[in-house]
Amino acid sequence: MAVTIKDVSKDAVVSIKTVSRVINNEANVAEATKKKVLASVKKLGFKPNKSAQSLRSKKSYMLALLYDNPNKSYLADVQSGIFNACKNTGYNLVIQECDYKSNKLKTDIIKFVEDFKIDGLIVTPPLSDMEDFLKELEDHQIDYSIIAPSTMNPESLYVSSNDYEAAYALTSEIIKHGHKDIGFIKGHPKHSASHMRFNGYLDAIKNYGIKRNDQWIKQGNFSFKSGFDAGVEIFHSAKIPTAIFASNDSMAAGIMKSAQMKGMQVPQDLSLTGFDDSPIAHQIWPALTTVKQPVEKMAAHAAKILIAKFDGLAEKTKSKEFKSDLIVRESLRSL
Amino acid sequence: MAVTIKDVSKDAVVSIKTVSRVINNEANVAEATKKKVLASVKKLGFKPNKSAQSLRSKKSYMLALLYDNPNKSYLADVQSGIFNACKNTGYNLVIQECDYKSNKLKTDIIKFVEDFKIDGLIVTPPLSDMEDFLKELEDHQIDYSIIAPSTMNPESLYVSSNDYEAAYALTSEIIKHGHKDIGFIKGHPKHSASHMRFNGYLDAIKNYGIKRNDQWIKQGNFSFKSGFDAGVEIFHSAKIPTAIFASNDSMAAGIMKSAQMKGMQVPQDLSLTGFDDSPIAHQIWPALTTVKQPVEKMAAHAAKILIAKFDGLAEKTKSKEFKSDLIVRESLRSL
DNA sequence: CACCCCATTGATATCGTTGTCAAAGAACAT
DNA sequence: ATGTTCTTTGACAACGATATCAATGGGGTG
Repeated sequence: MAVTIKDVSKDAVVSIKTVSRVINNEANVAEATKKKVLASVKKLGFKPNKSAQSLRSKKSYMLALLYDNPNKSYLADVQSGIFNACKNTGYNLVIQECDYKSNKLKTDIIKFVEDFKIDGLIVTPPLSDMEDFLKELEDHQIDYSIIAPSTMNPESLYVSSNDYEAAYALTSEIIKHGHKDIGFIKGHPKHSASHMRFNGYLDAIKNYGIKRNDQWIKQGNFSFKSGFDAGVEIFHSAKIPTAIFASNDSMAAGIMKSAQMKGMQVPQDLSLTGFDDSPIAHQIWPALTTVKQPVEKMAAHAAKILIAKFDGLAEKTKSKEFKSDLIVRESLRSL
Repeated sequence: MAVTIKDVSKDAVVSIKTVSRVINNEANVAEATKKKVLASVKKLGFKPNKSAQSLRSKKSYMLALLYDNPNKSYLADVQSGIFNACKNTGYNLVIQECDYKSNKLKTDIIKFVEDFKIDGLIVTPPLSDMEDFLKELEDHQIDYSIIAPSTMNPESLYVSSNDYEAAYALTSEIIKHGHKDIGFIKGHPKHSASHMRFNGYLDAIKNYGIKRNDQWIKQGNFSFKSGFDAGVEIFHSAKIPTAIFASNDSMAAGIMKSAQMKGMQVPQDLSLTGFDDSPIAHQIWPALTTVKQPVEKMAAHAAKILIAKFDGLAEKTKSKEFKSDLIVRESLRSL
């Protein structure tokens, strides 16, 4: 049989309420009492029973990760980060796959949260970009923390990355390698990151006095296939760019495939860059020049600020922007 | 306030115990009573409170997925399958990353299960191959279900795949394309799948009268790098095989990289096959000929048989072997 | 010294289920 | 009619925590 609060109270010769006070770090417990109780807790190896706590306090001690993103490696990293943040906090994670296009999305999620009494949500793109969805959560007083929000509302909890700056830096890097004819494949239009990356690219070429060529700017959706298709289109143009900036690695891989099928060599005939540093970036040859976001750390922070809010430590842990790193690999060559 | 069993009992004019009996499908409830109660349940939208159930019944209604596998796409698929199986069963999933090499593995997991009162575990490779670990679980009366077990103990719950037959079939396919000089990259030695795949390969070439050439048989560990290294070694040999069977797609991608760096074209100079049909298999060019396992379905089944055991429906849902599909793509050419 | 205040502590109710056990009633045998 | 067994039902305790609120006692104030 497991050790209960009652056992501890007997051992420490105090009431169960006092034990409860100690383990919950409530105020107004004499220092001596606290020590005594903690000693008993340690001695007996007491662990509060989650179910009992949940029942009484109406909390589930569960966070849910909401996602609708085909990128498995991204999901795995996010998850991993959250798990690490949850460790030793008493909180657990459940994963909830959604369909951001569904018109039942809002009601489904609300129902899910209420059925399972989920304490808080961690919202990832593209759900994080749906203002009306977030509004609905607020209306239902559901706590949440956003990974990569489209607008950084100081009231809300979020972690963001400097996609704009990173895209600007990457584009500058391409230009510094001597390229002037630089194509761009846009990401999924519903992801705010797509626009940030695109804007970074646009501002960078503008700043270097390069004129935008819309023939080389294609709409993708972050999928390998959309990159492949965009590549096919671009390589049909009269003039072919010397470099292409794809808004993520999968699309870059797609372009590489279409280039190779056309008999073009990367990077000899075409330089190519991606974004995200997903596993594929270094599992193809040549390896992709790309941008690495600290996804795990970001996810961990997203979980931390949410938990901090529950524990009333909101002051200590706040929304934050994370910096990405440029990773230069073989797929980008100097002209 | 949420609807409780008490509200239902009042509405249906029965005792709370009777309501409990109905929602738990217990025997000895008059048909008329049952109907009446179910009507009230529906009318009020009653949902049993998980925490109260857990507290009283000492169950958590949580399954845990144990993994120590760097393959993110595999993990995502497994997860996804389990989630689908959990839907509407009242069970939830928590993920637990482990370190199969740690000597604290056993105690850590036991502690985890007992702390969180996890009802059952779903064990994936390479943990599924650790007999002593599984034995420990049994000693502690922890229920579990294995994905890809090394030995198919009819007493235990498991889902397996026909790796041996699939590897045999794939090798035969390579041979039928006219290849006689076929290299093989072994997978991680701790995964039983590695041996099954290797044996399938060995038996197939033997059956076709091809002699084994150990210069072309390299030990890998399922990682991209190990494939790359194996490729480098093989391409240093006096004679180079015309085809290489890598035990998974990542290693095949690694070999492809090393081949391309040597200036060899796939499949013109070298045919290449993988295993798993992970995303990378069709995100590189040429796309990989590979074997697709129904990972999601397998994982779902693993969860189902575990849940069936809890619900006393063990008879209906049993351990099962799943069939893999051969997927022939451009990386394999006819000589 | 009497008074009040505030920090500390504990007895007991409570959360929403399931488990125990006994009672009531139906069915059947004697 | 009586006893016996079996099915159906309900009253109440129990799970292990937190919440309420009152009791206790030490310290400060007048």
